[in-house]
Amino acid sequence: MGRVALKKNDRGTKAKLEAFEKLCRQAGLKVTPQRIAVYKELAGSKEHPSAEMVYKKVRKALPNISLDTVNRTLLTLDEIGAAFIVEGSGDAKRYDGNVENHQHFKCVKCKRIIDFHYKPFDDIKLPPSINKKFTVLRKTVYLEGVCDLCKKKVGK
Amino acid sequence: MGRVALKKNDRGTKAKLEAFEKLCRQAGLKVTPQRIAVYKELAGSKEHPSAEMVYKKVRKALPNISLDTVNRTLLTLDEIGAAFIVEGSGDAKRYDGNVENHQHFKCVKCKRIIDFHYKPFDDIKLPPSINKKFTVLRKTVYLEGVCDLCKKKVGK
DNA sequence: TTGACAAATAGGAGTAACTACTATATCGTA
DNA sequence: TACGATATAGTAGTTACTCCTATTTGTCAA
Repeated sequence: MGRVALKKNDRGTKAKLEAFEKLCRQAGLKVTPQRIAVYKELAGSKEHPSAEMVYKKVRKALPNISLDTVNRTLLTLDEIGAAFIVEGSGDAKRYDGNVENHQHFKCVKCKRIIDFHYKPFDDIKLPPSINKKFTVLRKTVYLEGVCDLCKKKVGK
Repeated sequence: MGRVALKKNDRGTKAKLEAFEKLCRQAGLKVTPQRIAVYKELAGSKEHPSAEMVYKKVRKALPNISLDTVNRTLLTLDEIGAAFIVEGSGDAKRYDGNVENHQHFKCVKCKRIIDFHYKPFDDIKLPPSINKKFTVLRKTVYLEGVCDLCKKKVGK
């Protein structure tokens, strides 16, 4: 009985961590304790934390980690696909004076927001469970990517 | 020939401004030159400007206007429905360690982001014109509203 | 195993985008 | 037209990064 059985979650976490290390090596990134700690915290959270929130938690394991490292690491995770930034979050508030039905495409390079209108998106139906639990004020199809102007720039 | 015909745009703008003034009065808000200038700038723009961008433009008409007034006014426009804040924009970056297909609901009160998953949203089809012009990296159905916990708080 | 070196980190300074505060000014009405 | 609540300008404070530099540390190759 010297062996302690792993809980289901621990096994899941262990597999995730191994996959993450592999992902880092494939991307040519060093596997540092800071990266592992940040990834572990984020992968084990359901809270869609901000960098500050991750920082606070990770400091329990690595008291000397800097906020800058947490920020950089989170951006790296987004780049290699180990996590991602929640759509739309992270920039200055942007205002729209057009109150008619339309949708937005946001360029991740130049931050331009471009309107488009596709009728089928005007009245998408939500599952009843959502309307039951929450008061939905807005529902929209939101796109992110690279706009025509930025595509040209990269081409040069 | 003493009368100068209004251009189509001018007439549209005039009607919009009148509707805006009415909206302000209905909401019990004073009609100030600052409010009109900010609204006019935003309603005539296709650029989804930030507060800073609106500030720069409005200063041409009202050189003494403060950035704080522009910020407050834009929030007021959002509240009375004369404009709105582009979905998701304006808060700290939020990270998500769950890379599987899912959608987000964001509470406008507590800023909590809640996952939900509705299969029909996983693979929505875009109009070809969008894919032709832009490189779409992400497409998602995004909801905003009041969450179950905040609804309870208001009820008290 | 051990250097060597590019990559990564800690800590701090700098910046952008608000947000709060207070004295003054102004809109709407009585 | 005078009053009072509302709104504004200007400034200080806060939050959330982002940049910089000296130091440290994974990784690879001998």
